[in-house]
Amino acid sequence: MALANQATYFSEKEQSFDSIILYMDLDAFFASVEIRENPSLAGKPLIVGGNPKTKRGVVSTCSYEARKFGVHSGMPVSQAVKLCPHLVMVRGTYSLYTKVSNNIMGILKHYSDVMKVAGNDEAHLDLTDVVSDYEEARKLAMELKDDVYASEKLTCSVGIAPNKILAKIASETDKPDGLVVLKPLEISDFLAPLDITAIPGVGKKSKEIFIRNGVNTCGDLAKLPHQLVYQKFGKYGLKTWKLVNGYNTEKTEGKFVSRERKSISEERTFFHSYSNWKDIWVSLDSSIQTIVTKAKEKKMNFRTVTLKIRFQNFDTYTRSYSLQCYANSEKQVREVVSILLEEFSDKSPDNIRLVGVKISNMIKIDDNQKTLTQFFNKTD
DNA sequence: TCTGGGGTCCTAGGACCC
DNA sequence: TCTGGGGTCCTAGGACCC
Repeated sequence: MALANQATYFSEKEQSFDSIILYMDLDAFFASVEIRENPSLAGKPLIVGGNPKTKRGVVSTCSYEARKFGVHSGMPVSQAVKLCPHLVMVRGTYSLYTKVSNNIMGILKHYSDVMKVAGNDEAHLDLTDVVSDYEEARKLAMELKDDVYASEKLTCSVGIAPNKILAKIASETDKPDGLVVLKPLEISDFLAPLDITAIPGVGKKSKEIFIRNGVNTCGDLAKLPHQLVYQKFGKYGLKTWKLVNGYNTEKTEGKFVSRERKSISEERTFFHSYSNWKDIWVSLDSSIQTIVTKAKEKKMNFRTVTLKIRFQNFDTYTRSYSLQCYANSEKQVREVVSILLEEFSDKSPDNIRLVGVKISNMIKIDDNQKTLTQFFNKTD
């Protein structure tokens, strides 16, 4: 199909933008809370996460001063220390972060009933029914930022755009303490100069593939014919292509749909070698108990059990098994894990670095179903 | 550089069915 | 003797996000 036809290739609906979405992201959240609690940390390169004594683990969050040295979240602590020798490390006060996050989300709720919290430092608000235009949205965002700061002495970055993904991208372009408004007609021009990794979902691997094909910026991708994009980069590539060309790639359902949880898991890395399978099982049993308890709390049953095992050389395996009927007991999980673990029984337990268990293929037990189960149990 | 933990989504191959 | 095609489910691995 010729380039000229591309505009008509996708449905009208896909091109239409009829929402105003605000995205808020707390700046370097964990690190900022630590600095607030201990002002002597201000201005220093700070990381939260990892073990300060052993220098093991990874960076959870880092201050902007640390980012100047190339430190970023997910980076091994040992590497961060090499990049920035005078780095200050704190382990993190997670209960405090949760409390602060809850307070802030409570504030945000006043700005729109339609809200979606994504993690403890970010949220989307649907302002479509709250404001009449983007200028009004900007004013509201300024109030919101002031409110957050007045209440918690923390800054945030805000993006306003016609959908969630664009609002997020917009907010990322002005950090910290930024506010960016992106209107529908400005989208392609706004995205064009941005690095392709500005698109959420384009990470290290995808970037390599894009670069190999001459795509460095969003604008480079936008210029390619869409058939070529699909051929080279697949389904997700095409979706990204639509995004950078100003199409609305999000379903306009009006409200944010909250999705059911798909899986519950727990995994543990051993920071010292275990010498026998019994100790491995202590860890597995504890994980099984945790995840089954969570499933029960959420009133969900599950069919698939997955064992994850990682060796010292970082070779990682997953083995899963789907039960014929939905299950909900620790005993059932333990039996499956036991069978799945047999495959590794010839390995030395010293060599195991991590074990984990996941339950998935989940279903909500509604009240109706529950009474049915009770009925059958009684007649048994 | 020596790599945490909890998630989601995608891909690809194989089994099985009609 | 050389073997369709579509659909669905299961499993393993991997990219990515916060």
